Amino acid sequence: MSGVRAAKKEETRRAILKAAVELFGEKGFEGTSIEDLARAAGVGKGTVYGYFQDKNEIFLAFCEEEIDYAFAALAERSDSDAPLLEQLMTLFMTQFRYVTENREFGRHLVREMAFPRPVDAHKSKDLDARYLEAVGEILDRGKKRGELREGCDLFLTTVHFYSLYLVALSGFYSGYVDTAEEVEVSLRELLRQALEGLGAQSVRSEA
Amino acid sequence: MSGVRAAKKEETRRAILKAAVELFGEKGFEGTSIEDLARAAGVGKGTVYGYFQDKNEIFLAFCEEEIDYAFAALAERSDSDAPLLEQLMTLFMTQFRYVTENREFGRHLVREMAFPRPVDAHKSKDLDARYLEAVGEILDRGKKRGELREGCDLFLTTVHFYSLYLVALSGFYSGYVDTAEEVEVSLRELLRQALEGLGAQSVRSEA
DNA sequence: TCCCAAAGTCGACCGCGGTCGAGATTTGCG
DNA sequence: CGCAAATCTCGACCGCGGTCGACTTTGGGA
Repeated sequence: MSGVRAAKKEETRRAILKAAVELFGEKGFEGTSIEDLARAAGVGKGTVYGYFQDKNEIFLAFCEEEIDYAFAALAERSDSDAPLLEQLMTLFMTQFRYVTENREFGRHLVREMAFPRPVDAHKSKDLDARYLEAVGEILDRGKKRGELREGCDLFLTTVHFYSLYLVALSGFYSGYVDTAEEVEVSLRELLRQALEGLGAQSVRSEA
Repeated sequence: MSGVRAAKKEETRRAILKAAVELFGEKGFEGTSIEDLARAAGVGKGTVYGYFQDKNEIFLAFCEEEIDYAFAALAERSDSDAPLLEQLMTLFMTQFRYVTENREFGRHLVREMAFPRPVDAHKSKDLDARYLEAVGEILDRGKKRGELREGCDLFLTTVHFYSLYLVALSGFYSGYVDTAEEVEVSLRELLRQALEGLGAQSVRSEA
């Protein structure tokens, strides 16, 4: 039976992840040691590394599970008939509130997602993709309703809006804005800028 | 003479920083240990912590020195009469090429600048400020020449363009774009989007 | 000049993330 | 079933960043 070993492997993996959910939530990422996780999962320290390449990979796996909740919360609040800008704000602010619920957790996540180490690039790209996809869907609907310019590269447009979310997070972590409310005000203005354009009127008529 | 001690302190600080410039450049940030720095600077390991709070602070001090070169290189290439978009491209691409010259160095820097730990927030804000200032100056000139909309909040506009630079770096580190040339193409398009606006024409005329 | 409090120096030490090879366990085959 | 090869488990071990308290140096007032 080759299934015995495989089942056990999966079981152990889940045990480690469960320990991660508990301990990361309780003591934070940096406050939780690999040995803590191993002990809680009932395995030896070295065994952990048979399931995850490094601590970051555990974190990202943890995030993938957690982020589901954020998207679930989003599904409740989102209104696919609302104006484009409002839909984006709902998406971004829901994610913002969730991600910054624990400051350290959010910082680590956004660092990994925006500027991953090569080792973690694949995992973090998966997470990135979920965000970009969510933005892309909103833009798709917006485009069909004529809220977006014709002829805009949809991917780059997606990236554009996503970048404004990133910089909002950056402002939060750099101390330019302290509360979710302030972030909301700034982010809305940034999105408005993106939609209306920053160049003088003459520039547009040339296009 | 209280100056003797102060002079020695400054001398030691410089020695550590000099060691950092050499060793970080040679073996990278993570490849250089505090003990390496201490030995190269001719002091004990513990002494280093009398001059810098942690390894990151050494890194940021190192960056402040290094970034001067990047801005110096920029001064040569920049043309304050060129179109706004070209000036921004020159700024961003000069910085991009410099910062990503060593991949790990650039990743660490941009992580610290965009999403700093509270301990390093002040230092990283100094660096941020230099970038924002540089962008702000370009926008100032652009605004005076009528290349920018009237009534735009200048700071938020600065942040907007800066965010597109950040996301370009993010794309590079996430593996969406591999070379400086590809980054240049994408970034230029993003800037163009920002200037012309992403919303449909009707949105603009309402404004 | 002497003396002692204050400031500075140092490396042993701690807990961490990650490695490694010895030993235990499972698997597939005759 | 027997047994060897393949796989998995584990904690001692390494080097790291950072701390700490014992030790040395400095400087100004009596």
